[in-house]
Amino acid sequence: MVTMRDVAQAAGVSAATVSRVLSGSRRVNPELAARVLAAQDELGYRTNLLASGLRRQRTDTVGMVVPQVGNPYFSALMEAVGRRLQRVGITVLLVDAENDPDAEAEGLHRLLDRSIDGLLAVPVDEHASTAALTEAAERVHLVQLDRAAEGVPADLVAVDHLAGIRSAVDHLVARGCSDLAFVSAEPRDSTARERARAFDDAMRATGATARASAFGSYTVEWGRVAATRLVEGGRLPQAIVCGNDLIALGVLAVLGEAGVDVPGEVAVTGYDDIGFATLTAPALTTVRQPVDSLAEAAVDLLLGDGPGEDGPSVQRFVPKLIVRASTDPSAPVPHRRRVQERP
Amino acid sequence: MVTMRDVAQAAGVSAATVSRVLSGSRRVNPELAARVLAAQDELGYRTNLLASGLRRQRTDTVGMVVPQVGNPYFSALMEAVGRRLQRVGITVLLVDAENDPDAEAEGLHRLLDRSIDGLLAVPVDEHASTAALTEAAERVHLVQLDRAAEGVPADLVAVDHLAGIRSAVDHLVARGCSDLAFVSAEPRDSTARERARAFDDAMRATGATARASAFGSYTVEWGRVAATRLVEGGRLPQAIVCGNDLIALGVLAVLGEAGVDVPGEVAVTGYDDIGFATLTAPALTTVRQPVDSLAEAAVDLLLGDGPGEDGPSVQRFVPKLIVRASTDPSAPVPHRRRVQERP
DNA sequence: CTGTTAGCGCTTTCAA
DNA sequence: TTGAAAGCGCTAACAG
Repeated sequence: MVTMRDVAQAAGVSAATVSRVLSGSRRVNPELAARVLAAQDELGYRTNLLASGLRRQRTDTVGMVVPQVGNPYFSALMEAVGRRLQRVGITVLLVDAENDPDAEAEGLHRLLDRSIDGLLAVPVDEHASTAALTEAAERVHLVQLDRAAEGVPADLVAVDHLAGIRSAVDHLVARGCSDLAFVSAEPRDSTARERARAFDDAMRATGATARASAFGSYTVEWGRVAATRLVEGGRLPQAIVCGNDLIALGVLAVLGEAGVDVPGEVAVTGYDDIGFATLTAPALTTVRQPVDSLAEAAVDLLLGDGPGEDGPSVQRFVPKLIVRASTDPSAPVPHRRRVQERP
Repeated sequence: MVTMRDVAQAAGVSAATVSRVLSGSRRVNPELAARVLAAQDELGYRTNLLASGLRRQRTDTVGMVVPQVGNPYFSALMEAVGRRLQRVGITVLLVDAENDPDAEAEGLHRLLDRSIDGLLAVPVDEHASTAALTEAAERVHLVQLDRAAEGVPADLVAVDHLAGIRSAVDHLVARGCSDLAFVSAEPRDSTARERARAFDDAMRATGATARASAFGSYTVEWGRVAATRLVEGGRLPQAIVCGNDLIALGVLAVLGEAGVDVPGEVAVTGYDDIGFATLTAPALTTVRQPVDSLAEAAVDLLLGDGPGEDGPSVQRFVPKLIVRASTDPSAPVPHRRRVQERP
């Protein structure tokens, strides 16, 4: 391994000078600097970030924990966050919680033990994630993203799901649907709880009738199961409001296989607007989450000073309903040559 | 920050003893050990992995670089690798190359500078990735996964695309298709090149006729564009062989919008078998890549000794054709309650 | 079995 | 402006 001392020796200067040249922390005689850079190039020297981090007590590294890497919504979030942080020279250490609070807790420890400068977390569970995140918040600047865990003293950047679900329901009601079913994930995380609550509120506000809500997980498979039950149950609702797009994809697949006309017999809405939402037949009407805005706000908070005297802040972004054919036969067909949208 | 010395002091022992107890590296008087553990618990001490890594010259951390986090095939690979490494107590640092060799090179440096113990790479470009990966191979144990870059002295774990494409073509020909079109990515990475080559070979071997192959990128959007051209070109081929599933999804969407009957008028095959392949209408016939086997083999190599005297090894897995409705109207409809397959 | 000591590679005082 | 020296927190070698 080539060390800074090697470079110093080759350049005929002290290690301190090499450090100064490479970090730009102080003015150095241009001639010496040139020798240092030449020596570095010659030897192929690279700074050892372990040693540098240990000494500086900063690593220019932040951690990010997401519930599931394979969920396209989270990968979009990861991409958006990664791009933003790369720009300011910060590396992201990614941890997949595998939808399991224990794996999440272990992942958090792995990150913290590596002396990260900050942490972005999308908590798996509103309650089960609290302990590990609270501990994390004590050790490092933490920002919660997309979801919150109960009682964690950290800023939150999230989406206004009340508005999101409401926009979907309003749209459906305006199109004449009055008999709705809600299919979503068990309200173990804050988004699932808020969306469920929002659906109930919207029912009351619009006077529409709701079937008993069906709660499972944010997966295609659950969408399939729930839709199968509805199909086999006989009388279909006029619309199925899904808690996320994966569920909606499963629902659409089953309805398609069963020969149910969408949106003629049943309208379907999703939530997230993942890339695949334009690919179903019919294309999926969905609530688009502002991934870039979320990532930007979260990163800004993370690079900022942290919660002030008046406690953690909460930032909510209002999502936008994207109307497609699954609720509206007259919705524009995705233009064939248009670049695929990726919110 | 609470350090090992604090724990030592609280337990009335030396730092060395604390280190021994926590790492289990040597026998320690049980009574002292108990005091150490109590003190650790009391103070909430956690080992500083920066310091530990610096001293031990090992970090129990490996890096992984993938072309694009958002591509479901790669996220499946990431998940499989992550699960395997977690089991042996190794943390994965993930870097997204954003399909850009420059970003990839920078990401590689970020990883190497963090003293990773090993590196798993899926090279973005067969040639443009060579320099950075060769340099990486000199600094750390490198294993190439899924794709190879030309001339990099590192083991490779990949898929036998000759067999994969051949199985798709044979299936189509057996079903009576003799006029085929190949739609894939520009052969800038090894998989794209090998699949293109395999398609040509298969044409010769089976005597089927091929349209001029259309090369773009491994994206839904390129699938849309290419399919639009075919549709507008007039006489459609009897089958479209796609270089990956994303392309196939785009192709299916356009054919669907154009009212073309699949597989009646045109059969379509994909490659990868991502989760969404079961969700299209019709469901997609595709070549399933053995993600778990790839991950297992790559991790085993990474944890092993590296290339021996006789140069880098190459391990090829034979993928399996999964026949669904996009090539065969009599193919079994995905069972409604079956757990979603994720290769 | 335990403690003392040295040093991983770097940055940052402090003196010159 | 530059260099010498100390030390970030940990572990391995060496004594005892």
